[in-house]
Amino acid sequence: MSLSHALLGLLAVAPASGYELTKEFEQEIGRYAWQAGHTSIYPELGKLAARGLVHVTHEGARGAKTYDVTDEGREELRSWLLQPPNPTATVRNEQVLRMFLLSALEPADQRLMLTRIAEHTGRAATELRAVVATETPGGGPRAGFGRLAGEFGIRQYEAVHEWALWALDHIAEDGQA
Amino acid sequence: MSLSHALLGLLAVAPASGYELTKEFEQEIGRYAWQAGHTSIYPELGKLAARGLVHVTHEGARGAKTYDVTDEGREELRSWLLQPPNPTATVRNEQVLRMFLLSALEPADQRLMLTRIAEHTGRAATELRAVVATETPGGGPRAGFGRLAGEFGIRQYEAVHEWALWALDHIAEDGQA
DNA sequence: GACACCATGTAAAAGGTTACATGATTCG
DNA sequence: CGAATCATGTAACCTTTTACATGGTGTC
Repeated sequence: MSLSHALLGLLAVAPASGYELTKEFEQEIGRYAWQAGHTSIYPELGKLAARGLVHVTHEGARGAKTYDVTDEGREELRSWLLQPPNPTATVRNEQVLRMFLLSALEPADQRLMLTRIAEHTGRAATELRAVVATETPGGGPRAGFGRLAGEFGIRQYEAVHEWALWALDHIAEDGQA
Repeated sequence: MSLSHALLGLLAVAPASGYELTKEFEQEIGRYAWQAGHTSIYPELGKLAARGLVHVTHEGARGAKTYDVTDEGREELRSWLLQPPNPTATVRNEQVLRMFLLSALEPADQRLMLTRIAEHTGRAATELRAVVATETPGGGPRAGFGRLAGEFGIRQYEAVHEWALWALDHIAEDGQA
C-alpha cells in the first residue's frame, strides 16, 4: 500500500501533524501522484506509529500531534523508493481514461473533446510556468519539493497538449485515428 | 465510479466478452489510465446490464457472453466523456509518487534514482516509438485506440525523461532542488 | 458571539484485490 | 493425455470514501 509510503516520505522531508499532511495532499501530490483525505491519513499514522516507523515528537495546542520518522521508518522508505520501476504499479487516472475512450465518440464530439483538452492543458502549462518562475529560491521546508513538482507538472501538461494537437491533426473525417 | 465508464467506452468501440475486456485492461489502458482485474469486471458488467446500459448480444462456447452497449449506455457514456475536466478527478500513480518523494532521500540516492528513471523512460520511449512506427494502418477493431494510446505513451515517457534530466541538472550537492 | 479555520477522530458503505473454485477447448 | 489458454464466477479481506461527530482558537 502506497499511502503509508507517501506519509513516510512527507514526514522524512519535514515532521508534521496529520492536519498538515492532509493539506499537503490537496496540493501537487494529490493532483499528480496520490490522493488521500484526513479520514485515511489519521488511522494510517496510528498504524505507522504502532509499527515503529514514525513517532509523535510532541503534542501542541488543540490536541495537535507532530509526527517524525524513526530510523526504521527511514530505512523502510529508502528501500521502497530505490526499488526498480515496476510495471504493475498502481495507476488510476480518470482524466487519462477519458482521453483513451475518445474513440467511442462520434468524430464531431472527438474534435470537441480534443479541442477542450488542448486549450485546457495549454492554459494550465502557461499558468504553472508563471507560478514556478515567481517562486523564491530557498523558501519553506518543502521548497525543493514544490519546484520538482512544478517542473513535473509543466512537462505533463505540455505532453498532453502536444498529444491533443497531434490527435486533432490525425483523426480523419470518419473518426479513425 | 470510473470502471463502469471504462467498460462502457470499450464496449462502445467494439462489443466484447468479460474475458476480452480483462485482456484489454492488461494493455495500454491499464498501463496509463485505469487498472481492473476480471474479479471486478465480471460483477460490474452484471450491474451495467441490470441498469440497462449494456446487454448480452449472444452467448458463445464455454459460457462466453458478448456484451454490447445499449442506446441508453451510449448516452450515459457520452455525457460522462464530454464533462469539462474536473480538478478533483481520481489520480493514483505509484511511480509518480516515488518521484515526488525524491526529496526524502540523501543526495547520492537522489542521483541514483533520477539516473535510473532517465534511463528507463528514455529506453521505453524509444521502444514505444518503434512499436508505433511498425503498426499497420487499418488493423483490428481497436486500431485507432492503440495508435492514440501509443502516441500518448511516447509523449508521457519523453516528458518524464526530460524532467529527470532537468532534476539531475538542478539538484545541488546538498540535495536541494 | 458568529464565522472561519485548526485539529482530531469513528463508523458504515462502497470499491478493489487476493485467493479460491470450476470447467471447456485447443494444440502438441 | 497433459499443458496452456479460454471463460466465468464467489468470498474474504483490505482500502478508500462519505457521513457523522466533537471541540479549540483567532478575528471581526
